[in-house]
Amino acid sequence: MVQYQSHLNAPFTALADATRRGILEHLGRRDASITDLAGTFGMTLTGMKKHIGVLERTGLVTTKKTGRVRTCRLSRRRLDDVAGWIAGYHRMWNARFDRLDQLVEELQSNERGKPRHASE
Amino acid sequence: MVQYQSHLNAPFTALADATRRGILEHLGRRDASITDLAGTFGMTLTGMKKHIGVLERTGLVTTKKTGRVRTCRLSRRRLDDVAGWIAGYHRMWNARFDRLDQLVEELQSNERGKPRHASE
DNA sequence: TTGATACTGAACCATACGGTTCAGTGTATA
DNA sequence: TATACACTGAACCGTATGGTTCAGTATCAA
Repeated sequence: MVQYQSHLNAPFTALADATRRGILEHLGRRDASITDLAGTFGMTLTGMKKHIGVLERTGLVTTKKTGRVRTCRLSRRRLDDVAGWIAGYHRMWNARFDRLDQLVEELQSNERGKPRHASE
Repeated sequence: MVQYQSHLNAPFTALADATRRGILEHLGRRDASITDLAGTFGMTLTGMKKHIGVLERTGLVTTKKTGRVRTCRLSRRRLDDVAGWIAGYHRMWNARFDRLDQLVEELQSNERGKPRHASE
């Protein structure tokens, strides 16, 4: 039985929501308060606070409260591990299908050079 | 109010589960039946069937039933859109922090050339 | 000091997720 | 023909998610 690493669950889960991806893109342009973001994405403060909580726990966003305003900004944490998984998968995928294509080609060229049987 | 694209939700959600990432890596090595996979990942046939369902609906896996055995294999669908989002985010992230670093540097060099005030 | 603003936390809600059991159906094999 | 095998679907279960409302607390501004 195989046990797989789960440290990628949180970042993938954080990115699985369109609103959260939107928040990250928005914060890439400028810092914003919870109220700003809630307005921009058309939801309650409490709802937005939860999204920010997810992004903060995943390390993708940091926040700082000054007075009554909590300012959210993009964190310096990169998505390198996520990008790394995708890249590794891509490599494996290419190797896999290269091998399959090669196999098909070999079978076809064998087929061409072979006399036909009635049973085939 | 901003509406964001949700076509990336499904692939990110599919990848958010460690078992499903494991299945993809496993299928990268060889095709497998539901029974094989259920054994490998220590869960019931029904549980595994559900994971395969998610991966199949997302287009990451295809299956074919011959006799009583359903064989699962990696699909030719690539994760280009997911990789694309990550790459775009990465670019934006770099631009963002390059600008911030530059700003900090400017402020520091201004500070060095300026006489001190008691209030600072 | 009063009122508006910005957030926070608890509680709730509907739905989805990851898993199970159980009762089938269809297929292979002795 | 009987039995085992591989899967399938429905139903269930506990927990998480994405959102809400409501009732605070703290801070700013007149």
